[in-house]
Amino acid sequence: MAKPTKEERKESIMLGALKLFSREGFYTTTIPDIAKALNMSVGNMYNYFKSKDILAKEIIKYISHYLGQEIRKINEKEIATKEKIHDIVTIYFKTAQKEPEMIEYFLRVYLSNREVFKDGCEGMICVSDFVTEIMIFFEEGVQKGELRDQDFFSAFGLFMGYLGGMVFLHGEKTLPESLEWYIDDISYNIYQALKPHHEV
Amino acid sequence: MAKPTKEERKESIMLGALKLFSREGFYTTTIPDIAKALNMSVGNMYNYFKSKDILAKEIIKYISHYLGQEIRKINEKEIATKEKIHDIVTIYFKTAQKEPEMIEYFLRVYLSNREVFKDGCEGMICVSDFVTEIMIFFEEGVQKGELRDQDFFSAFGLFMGYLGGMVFLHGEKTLPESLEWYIDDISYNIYQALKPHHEV
Amino acid sequence: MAKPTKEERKESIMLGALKLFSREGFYTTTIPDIAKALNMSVGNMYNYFKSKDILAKEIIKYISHYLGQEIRKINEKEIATKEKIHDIVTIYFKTAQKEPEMIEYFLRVYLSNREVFKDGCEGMICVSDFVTEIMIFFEEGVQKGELRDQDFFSAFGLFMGYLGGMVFLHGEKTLPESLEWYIDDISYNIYQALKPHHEV
Amino acid sequence: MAKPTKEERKESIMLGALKLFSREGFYTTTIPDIAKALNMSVGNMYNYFKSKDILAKEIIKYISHYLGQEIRKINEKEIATKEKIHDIVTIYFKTAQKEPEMIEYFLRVYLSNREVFKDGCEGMICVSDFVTEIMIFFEEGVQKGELRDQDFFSAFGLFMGYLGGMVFLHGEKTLPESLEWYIDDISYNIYQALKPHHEV
DNA sequence: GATGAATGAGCTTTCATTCAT
DNA sequence: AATGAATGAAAGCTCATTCAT
Repeated sequence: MAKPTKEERKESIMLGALKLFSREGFYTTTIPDIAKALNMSVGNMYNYFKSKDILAKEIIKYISHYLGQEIRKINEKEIATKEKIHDIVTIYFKTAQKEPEMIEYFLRVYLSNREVFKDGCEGMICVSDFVTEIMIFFEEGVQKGELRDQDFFSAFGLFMGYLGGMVFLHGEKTLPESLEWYIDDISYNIYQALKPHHEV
Repeated sequence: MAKPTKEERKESIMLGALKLFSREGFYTTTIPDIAKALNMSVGNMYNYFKSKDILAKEIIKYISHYLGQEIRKINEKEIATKEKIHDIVTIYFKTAQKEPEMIEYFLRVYLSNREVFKDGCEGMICVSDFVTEIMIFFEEGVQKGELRDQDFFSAFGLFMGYLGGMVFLHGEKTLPESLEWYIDDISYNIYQALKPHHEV
Repeated sequence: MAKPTKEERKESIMLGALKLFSREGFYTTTIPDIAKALNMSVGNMYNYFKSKDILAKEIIKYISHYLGQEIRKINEKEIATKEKIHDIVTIYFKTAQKEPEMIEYFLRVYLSNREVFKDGCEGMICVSDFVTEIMIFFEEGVQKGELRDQDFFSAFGLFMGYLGGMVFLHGEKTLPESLEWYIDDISYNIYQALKPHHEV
Repeated sequence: MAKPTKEERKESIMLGALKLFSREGFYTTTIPDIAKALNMSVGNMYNYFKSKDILAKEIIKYISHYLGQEIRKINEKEIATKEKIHDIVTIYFKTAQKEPEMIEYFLRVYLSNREVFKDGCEGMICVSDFVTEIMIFFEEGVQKGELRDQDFFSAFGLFMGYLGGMVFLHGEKTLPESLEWYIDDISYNIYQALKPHHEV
């Protein structure tokens, strides 16, 4: 087993911290907790990330990059926008079902603890990889005449708010069914809301 | 100036704490912070709320009650469901614009700090006043044939996720326009997603 | 029902506080606890006792007076010293069994919280009523030739330490039998230790 | 100067805390007090003992172990039971005279603050090392025919109550003489109380 | 005498971060 | 790189006591 590089070590720390932050919350997860979960010493953690806040910011960038890649794969497919919506909902829910940490981190850590991400993640720079792909999806859909040409944020808020809301309800164990059960309904609703006028 | 009753004092504490919790976050707001904002001593705070957690739970119930009443007023109006959607979006965004604390608290404190609300807010009991009115809105819309008869959570997630998402973006100062600017677009999108098949 | 005099009110406060102090400990019993148990307000308590410490000192004097009277009754009886020992053990254990508060207070509050009784109870002034009667018991026993003439404290420590130790064990629920079950054994042991040489 | 092991550091904390608890009482001794006496930070204390209560419990076990060892040495001697009584009284009083903290802790902290030791010291498990040796002393004395065969607690209460009572009086500065001055008297009294019938 | 809201010092405990080894 | 003991500021909370009514 080769000795891991510094970059690989950083990634494994991020994944361990991601799990804890998303499950237990940012403030209720301590650095010793993370160190213990990774079988390493507290002091050594600081050789990789200079502070708890910096660790949190690196994690959201990591997630944004990961999810952005997933969306890009869909964007690059030669399928109708309606299908792409279905694919995006599917990938989002499948991720939330199998590895809920990423989506939960996005919702419960990144979106909810402004004070932590204020410095260094101004605007959307820490999630730009992800947002950019969503923008591309919209623009291409409009260009192809398969989506109504509307304000970006009105559409973005619908898409992301809706999916985020469902994952929240799932996390609260409020939903009677699995997330996957809702994929068709929700894809339909989103398409109805975004499609051009007079289309069925 | 008449001496306030104990109940009035509790309410003013909740409003002061609500402001701080929503702006600064639950964990970054301290009891001394709240006490100072209210010009009262730390000890006296505890004569009204036995713990920080209990205070947080009372606040979400208070908000749920307040917003529930607003929705009920709309539910009781003799107007088309399409108009009701517009009214609900309007009241939600106007509230978020004028008194952003309530909505922000809902999103950033209540939804994001599970561990705080776990005991005492099981299921949705702390927000039942609000959720109940939303349920009534859907049921009546379906009954009148003005909404598609679909899974409650698929519809609820759309409505609340969407509105929440927009307020988030607004809070992040990401939106280029005021919240009110989006009311028509968003109401339209929601109605498109929820209306019966073949309707325009 | 006649309005109680100030002195009667003080006594009832002392009895209520005695119960709580002996059961819960001096530091773990709060003034609000006592007030609530007596159905009176915190502020009013301070009209009767100027501080928690003063209340504690008044209580030990009260107990000492009460127990002293019980011993005096025995001292005044026309019976052999051996019988008196039996009577004292009996009254002590019966009191501890029926109203354990007094003895427990003596052991767990008075004897164990020096810092509280330091000022105002120097030497044995707060328990002099009780100690005096025990001294009389010894002196008369020696005078009648029914007890060995030995150092007062050697005898006093035996008597009080022994009885106190048994009540401690009883309070810990360590004793397999009721306190009364031990009366004969213990009276015998004490008499053996204190009786003149060569006596059987 | 070699760096102390973690175990040695724990012991030195226990000894420092023992001194303060026994002199000032459990509730009137604060963690900052202990830390200051040991020249260490408050936070670091908690690296060794997770709470004040746990520290208190470890101390009583430590004392029980120490005193148990002293009694065992006497139990193992080839001398008459009467001599053993004298030795036990001697070791107890010498300990109380030279290092009064241990005995005082036993009496004033352990025995008097039930609520602290309730969880984790049920029955006599935190003092079993000591009590066990006392039991052995009695049993062997009876077996050799040098002690009356009586109820264990009647004998135990005499021994421990008597010695404890004397140390109490000593701690109160009530005794006119040093503890050692009383050794012979008290050993004699105890032997008289425990010896077989008809023996002189 | 009676009330209980108000005070504020002080308690136990936590935890991000540092640093000697 | 790695360790984990050490730091100390700051948190939540308690409670004896006061005082306006």
